[in-house]
Amino acid sequence: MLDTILKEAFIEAYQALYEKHPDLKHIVFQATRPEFRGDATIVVFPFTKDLKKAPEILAQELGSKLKENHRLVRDFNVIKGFLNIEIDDSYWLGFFRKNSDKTSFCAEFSPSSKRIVIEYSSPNTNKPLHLGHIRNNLLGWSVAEILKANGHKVIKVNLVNDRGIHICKSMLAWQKWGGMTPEQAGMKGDKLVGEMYVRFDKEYKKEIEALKNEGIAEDEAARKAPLMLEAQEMLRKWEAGDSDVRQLWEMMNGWVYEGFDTTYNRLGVDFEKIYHESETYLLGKDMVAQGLSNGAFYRKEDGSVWCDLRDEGLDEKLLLRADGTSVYITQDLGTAEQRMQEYEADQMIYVVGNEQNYHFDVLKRILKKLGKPWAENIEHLSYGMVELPEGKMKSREGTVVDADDLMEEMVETARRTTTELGKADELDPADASQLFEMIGLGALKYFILKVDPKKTMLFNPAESIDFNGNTGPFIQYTHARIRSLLRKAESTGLMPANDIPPIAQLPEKERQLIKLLHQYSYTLSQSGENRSPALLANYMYDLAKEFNQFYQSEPVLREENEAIRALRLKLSGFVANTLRHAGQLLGMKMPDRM
RNA sequence: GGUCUCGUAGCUCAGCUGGAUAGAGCAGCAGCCUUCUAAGCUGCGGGUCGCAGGUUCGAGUCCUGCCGGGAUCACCA
Repeated sequence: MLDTILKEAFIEAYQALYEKHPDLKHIVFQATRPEFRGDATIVVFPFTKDLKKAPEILAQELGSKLKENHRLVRDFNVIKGFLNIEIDDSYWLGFFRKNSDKTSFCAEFSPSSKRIVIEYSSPNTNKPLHLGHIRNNLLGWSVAEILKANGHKVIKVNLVNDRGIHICKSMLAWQKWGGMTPEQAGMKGDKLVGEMYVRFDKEYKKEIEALKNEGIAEDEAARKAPLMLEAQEMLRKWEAGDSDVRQLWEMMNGWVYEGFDTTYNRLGVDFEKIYHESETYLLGKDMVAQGLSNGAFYRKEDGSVWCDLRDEGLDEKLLLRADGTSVYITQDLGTAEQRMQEYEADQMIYVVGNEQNYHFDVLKRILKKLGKPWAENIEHLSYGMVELPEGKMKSREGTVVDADDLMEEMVETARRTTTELGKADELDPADASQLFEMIGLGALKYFILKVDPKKTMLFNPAESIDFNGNTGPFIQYTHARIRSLLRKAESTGLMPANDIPPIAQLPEKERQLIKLLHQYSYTLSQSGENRSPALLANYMYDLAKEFNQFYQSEPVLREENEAIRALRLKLSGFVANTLRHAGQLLGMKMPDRM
């Protein structure tokens, strides 16, 4: 809102001086860089052309006018084409008084509330969750929470890929070589089923080798291997509703869901609704029929159905196989429409890796061809892969970083570090383990979420995730120190009752902090618009860093001037509240002591 | 090969959508705990923003071309 006030003031000054309307797109205020005096800066270069004046003169004139007209503008200075404006303390103090006790904040430019369905996670039931899923889950969950904080109605959904040839492979392997329940095997259900999948692959490869030794070409061997034929037979039986196969399928998927639930719980993510592909994979066929009848699609000689996107620079896309069965995109057409109707969604966000950019491009184009106006409301939140030093994670090469293992490792590191520092000494065991959980997962979440979702990121398992510097625990620690400070203030009766006494002049460090806190709502809206928790994460770091500098150099409880002491205490509380709120949106819990 | 995408300090990342002398953390070195929690704070060193052009008052950011990495172009999902 400061921005809005300044903009209006600027336009007013501009018109008064030059009897012209300034080009709105050039009126952009930015935070003044710390090495200069001022709070907000506008660059006047763009206006020189219109007015044929030197930038320094222009800035000087506009600055004078602004100062003359607005009490808010305390002073100004001009450096080259930059007009630096100092905002009066009364504004900052007003903002401070109004917000310092708030524990909930909303975005600055509260946009009109939308109904947004966001799909994330979308696991396969033949593999346990790994680091890639962690990024997906944290991102999806956090973006959903951020959008809520921006005033939207958000529905979190998950679409589980629970059917298809891959799960049949696990089932077959279990029949042949497994036979144990997760309890008997003493492992999580998703892990057990994952192992069966790997086992299938191993045995299958052996068969291919054997066939090759008989002189059969590799691709043919791959198709003719008995295990593959059996798996395919199983899939046919599944589709036909064979009760034995269905029973086995339900049992094994049940194991997997139990395992997934454990992982989701610890990770702290949740869903309003979980869809299963076994229920949705047939959707979309009607839409294909519809497209056929209105000429959007066409049938080839073998009976398969296609959509021609060549005039849009893409290729032909298969929508139904010759035998009438559907493919991946067929179901996506169907689920999109289903979801659209079910939730009357204004927007549907899909959190899916950037390897599927092409798929979503095609999906939207096909929906448009079908005359679905809501195709525009589909948004692919395309995020980058998590890579290891040696490149992509490959399940076959055993280089995947397992989600459960990683979380456990993080919590264990937190336990060790905290104990070494002697910080757990006074805690009872239950509180202590809760703290380790907070810190370990806080470190992990911050590590993942602080990087721009769009970018590929690197994870080095050899170096454990840091707890010092730009990290989750650093921010948590800052919060804990503030809480401790406030506890002390309470117990010694130093806590100011309500409002703080009047302050003659806002000290510099406090001023800096208030300015940063003022930026929070803007950051919140930016992180929503950009679907980027990273903006919030980086903001939290800046705020914590700024506070630590303040904390280091300025006494709070020891300050003798009552007004200043009250200001500092309230300010500390304000910082803690903001950190806690932002942390919540990233799924990071903030400890009261650590 | 076509399309898309990325390239910033030894390493991991920022850089507010075109603005001032490109910033943090880690790693290295040097300091700060009889004072509100040292998971902290302060300082030092470290850069041809992949390369070359172009657009303009102004480019790490925009456009073009190279070089290098990745993804994708399935009757897999």
